[in-house]
Amino acid sequence: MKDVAALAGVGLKTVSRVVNGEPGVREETATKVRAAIEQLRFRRNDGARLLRQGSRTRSIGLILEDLADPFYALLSRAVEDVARAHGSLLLIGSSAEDPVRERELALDFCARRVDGLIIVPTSGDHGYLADELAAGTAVVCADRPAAGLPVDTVLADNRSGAADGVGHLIRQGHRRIGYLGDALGIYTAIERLDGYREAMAAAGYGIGEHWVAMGKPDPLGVRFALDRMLSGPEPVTALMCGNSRTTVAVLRELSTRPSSPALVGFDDFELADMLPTPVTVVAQDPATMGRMAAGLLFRRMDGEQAQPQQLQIPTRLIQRGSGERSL
Amino acid sequence: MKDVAALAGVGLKTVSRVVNGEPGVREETATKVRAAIEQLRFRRNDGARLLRQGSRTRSIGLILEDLADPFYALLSRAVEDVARAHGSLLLIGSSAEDPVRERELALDFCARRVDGLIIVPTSGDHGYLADELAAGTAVVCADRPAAGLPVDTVLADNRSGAADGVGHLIRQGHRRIGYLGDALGIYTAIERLDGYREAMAAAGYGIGEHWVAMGKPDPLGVRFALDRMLSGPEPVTALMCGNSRTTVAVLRELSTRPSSPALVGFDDFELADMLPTPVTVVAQDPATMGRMAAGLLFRRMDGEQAQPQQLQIPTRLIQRGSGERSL
DNA sequence: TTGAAAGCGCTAACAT
DNA sequence: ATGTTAGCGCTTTCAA
Repeated sequence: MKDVAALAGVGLKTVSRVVNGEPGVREETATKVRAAIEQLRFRRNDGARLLRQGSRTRSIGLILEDLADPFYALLSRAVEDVARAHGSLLLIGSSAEDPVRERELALDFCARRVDGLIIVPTSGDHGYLADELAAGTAVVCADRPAAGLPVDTVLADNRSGAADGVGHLIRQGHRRIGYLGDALGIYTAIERLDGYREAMAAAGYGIGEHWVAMGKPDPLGVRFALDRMLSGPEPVTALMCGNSRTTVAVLRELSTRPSSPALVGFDDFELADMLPTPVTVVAQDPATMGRMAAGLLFRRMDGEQAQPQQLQIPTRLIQRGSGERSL
Repeated sequence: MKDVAALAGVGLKTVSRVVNGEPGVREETATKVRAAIEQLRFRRNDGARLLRQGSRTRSIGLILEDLADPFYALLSRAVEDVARAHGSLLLIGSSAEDPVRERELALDFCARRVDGLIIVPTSGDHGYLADELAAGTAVVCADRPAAGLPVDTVLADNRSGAADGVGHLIRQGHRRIGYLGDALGIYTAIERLDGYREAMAAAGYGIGEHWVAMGKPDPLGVRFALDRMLSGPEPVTALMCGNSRTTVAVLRELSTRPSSPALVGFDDFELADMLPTPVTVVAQDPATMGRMAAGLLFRRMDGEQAQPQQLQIPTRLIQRGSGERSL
């Protein structure tokens, strides 16, 4: 900028005025300055600008489990759109469900002075964010709450969604219903499992010893779980799956077996309607989740001071066939 | 930092030393400083640090078509992993295939002084990047080249991949093969169409008047295209689809019809193997593409001066059934 | 309409 | 081992 000023034969501030479209520059002078800018290929350094202005950096950070997961990819895109509408850039990072990694990312983002942070919290402790919050960084949680951190949070209606799915199976006449969910320790896994239990209890049905299997959705684990659930004197006649990856793993395993229990999955996925037996699901809405989380974040950044709120997004049962196989 | 220095009763530079773990501070002094840091909840402002150091900002930008698209989501994750390994943060933005938006994003990123930029170029002009290149920002293109911009580029082997798929159909005995691809103007759409033409020509087969349909993969367009291809005196007996979204749209439309032509899709997609007729595809590898693009980018950022290179990632034909229906 | 000086928060280069 | 000064590239303040 100094060079531009020198070349144009004007003061530093005049260049600044031209660059920022501020008034108070004669058109003639402005033209000279623009020529110099062109010639020197000058680009304003926004880092320096932000530093001096001491204002917002017009950037937000998003930390989620895995950017490549379709659910989070959709959520990210919604966040991006809102950020864009507010003139903010988006920094993004995948925690891979690792609290250490999440923390590193969050602190890195804060060191860069993002104006706000949207986090899909891992199961670790989030005390470290309290300082950042106090320092004025807006924080919003999406998909899961951060234990003990008083921030706006957007969740799906996990518990009643799962209960809905299970209730649906019960209405088809099923009494012995198995549940396959994600690793315990993940908030949504626990909530949905609770929903399953509630629905079974509400119907007055007991839960067999081997009917619940929680864990990362790997093929082998799913196979063993199904072995146990589908054998013995009282095999399950229906399955509720706690997330779409598990649903797919279960479908793959079932496709190698003769038996075909009824099945409802939590979380919709692409082509669920095109499979040999179209899959009934309790659908979430990742785009809405992202949009709402970002909306809350920007409200906070705009100075909203109200008590942190917790928003729940309803789930929706989509009947496609796999859940309507009666006994 | 000034406050920390005052509270600890030391000089500014001493605080800086402690914060950055530089040697030359007595443990006793360091302890005092750390106490002050704790008390004041001091966090170094990386923006100021970067400005002063004049060095890299340890951040890169990624601009793609749509973050929510599974292909780009996988690519993004791979880029993120490489960036992480190099200690860089990732700024991300979706161009939505709009050259204006792409340009805005790119220039915003450059104004923030990202060290490098990975772009999935839209069809617009990319001259504006020449200045940034000259200014020292590393640029790499992924998935498509940027016309007239001399930068490293990573592409799938679109043409021979499509030719492979078509050749496969030909080997099954098909002579009348239709092609449905993305909107012309998109680089990959043209390349793959050319591959189809080459394969047909190589076999000595002509291409019927209505056998090629290019456009956004919307259900209506696909329906009309299939109407034309599958009717008349010489209906096609096989289809090649130019991208996974088109493939899915075609499958949906075909599921409402009695006829079932053989089908090969370009680009793999989840559950392709689980559909009633598992789908044969020419698979790309988005993760490898992202990894390679990021690898090239960091090599450039490390000072690599060689001529821009163009890398091609081979595609892979995966036979699953839909492409093996012989006549 | 214009520009000189001060300073954003930090670090490099020198002091001491 | 520690502190002082200057300055990264910009904007703010205030004076001309």
